Amino acid sequence: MTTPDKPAPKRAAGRKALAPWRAIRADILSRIQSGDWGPGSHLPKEVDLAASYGCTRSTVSRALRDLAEAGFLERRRKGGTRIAENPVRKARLDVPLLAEAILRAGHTATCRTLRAGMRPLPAAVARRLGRPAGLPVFEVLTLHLADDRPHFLEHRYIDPRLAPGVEGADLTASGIDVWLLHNAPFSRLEIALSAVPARGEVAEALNLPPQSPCLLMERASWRREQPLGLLLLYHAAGVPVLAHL
Amino acid sequence: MTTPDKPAPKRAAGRKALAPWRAIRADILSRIQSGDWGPGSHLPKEVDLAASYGCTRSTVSRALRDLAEAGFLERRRKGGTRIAENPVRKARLDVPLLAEAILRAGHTATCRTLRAGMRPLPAAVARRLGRPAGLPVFEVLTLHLADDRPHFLEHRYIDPRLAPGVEGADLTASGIDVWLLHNAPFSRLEIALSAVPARGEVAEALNLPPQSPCLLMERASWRREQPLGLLLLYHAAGVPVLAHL
DNA sequence: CAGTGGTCTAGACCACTAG
DNA sequence: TAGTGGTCTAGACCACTGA
Repeated sequence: MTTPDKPAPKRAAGRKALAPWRAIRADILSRIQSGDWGPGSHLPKEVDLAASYGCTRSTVSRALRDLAEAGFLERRRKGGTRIAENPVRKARLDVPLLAEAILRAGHTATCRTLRAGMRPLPAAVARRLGRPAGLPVFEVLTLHLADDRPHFLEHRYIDPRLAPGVEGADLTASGIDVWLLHNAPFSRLEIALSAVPARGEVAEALNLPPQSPCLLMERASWRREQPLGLLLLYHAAGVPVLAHL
Repeated sequence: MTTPDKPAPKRAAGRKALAPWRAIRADILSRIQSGDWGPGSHLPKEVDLAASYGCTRSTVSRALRDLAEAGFLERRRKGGTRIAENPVRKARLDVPLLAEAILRAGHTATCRTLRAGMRPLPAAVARRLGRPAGLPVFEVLTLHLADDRPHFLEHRYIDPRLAPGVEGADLTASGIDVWLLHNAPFSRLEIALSAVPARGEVAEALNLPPQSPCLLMERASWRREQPLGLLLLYHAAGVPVLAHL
């Protein structure tokens, strides 16, 4: 882009020859952040931007789409492109396998199944999943250890009809999450984070004084439009969950 | 796609006429989730997929790129495309303006500035930001209320050199976050979530019993590659942060 | 070094929606 | 209803990387 007719040395010399659409994205982003374009203001339409950058509309479109997905821009068919008023910025939250999260932190990951078996779905969980209470579900309580010290506690309720065979899953080699990944992958995931006091078996398993703060991550998952199960994941206080923009 | 030579009625009749690349994405995803393609296995190369779907490589590419960004696939130039072994699924975490988060929940949003002024950067914050302790920074402590009840406590440290004019910002009309959005937008954001006990002024401001669990969201932001500031956001226990896949 | 994905072009049709 | 973005095609060159 920006080159007239010669073969173009693919980008003078400078850095690492950013791909054109990335360069355009960076340019527009810098204009937004420098204040050239304030929140709510309109950008030129794609065709005009393409002309000014000396490339095709597709290339500009790629850059704008990316910025829109990141939450910086809002686009509408006839309304054009504008700087987002309320930047509901979209941060990315990594959701790794449980053992992997520990390994990444540089620890040895092991886990111990504390309890596993069928039981009627508790009312509180039923409400969260939109399932009738009392439904027979498979429950697993697993303690994950980092370097042999309690790291987090995994408490799952799984609908066996959507995960045929869970009851016989081998939980000695790896966590139930690995089994689920291979045998009953979810298609939708909803995550809620909150802080709760450690109580009863949670406090005991994590070796925390009762009432001490615990980070609770609730993950409700769906499979084929149906509620597959609920995961309650308790982190000892202070273990952070990371996201980035 | 999948149409031979006739003009094509743009997609039989069924639903809402999904765009071709979306249809392809859905098809591949369903094949992954039905177990046709297990974790680690290879997908056909783009050209072959394009042929089998009866469309161009670009269209297939669009679908595969999207799945790769979502964490379902891993792609390499000569290595081809394969089902992700460890699906570090990427969930989206909404990061709205503070007042907006309250409004969305259907409450009236107001805020009260408890403290604002210059002070030396505390050591703990300095470490988190990679800045020398003692650096003069602007500190703001704001209580956000939902229907006049304490909802969350916002504690900010801002480097005034990267946000010229903060010291004189009008904090009566709207929160400091709105001011920052217009005057010193960040370019990078790192979020960490943890559970902490409510202590001192945090407990007092949120009207919580001391030591009760609090959800702490730390947001470190950068501007032009430099640390702009740190936000410590305390939610009363139980207020959830939502993400989705 | 050869194969695969990454990206760009030039052009086209279409869907949504603001005015 | 007209203007804008959303998407597709057909083809091309190039960058990265596995064998």
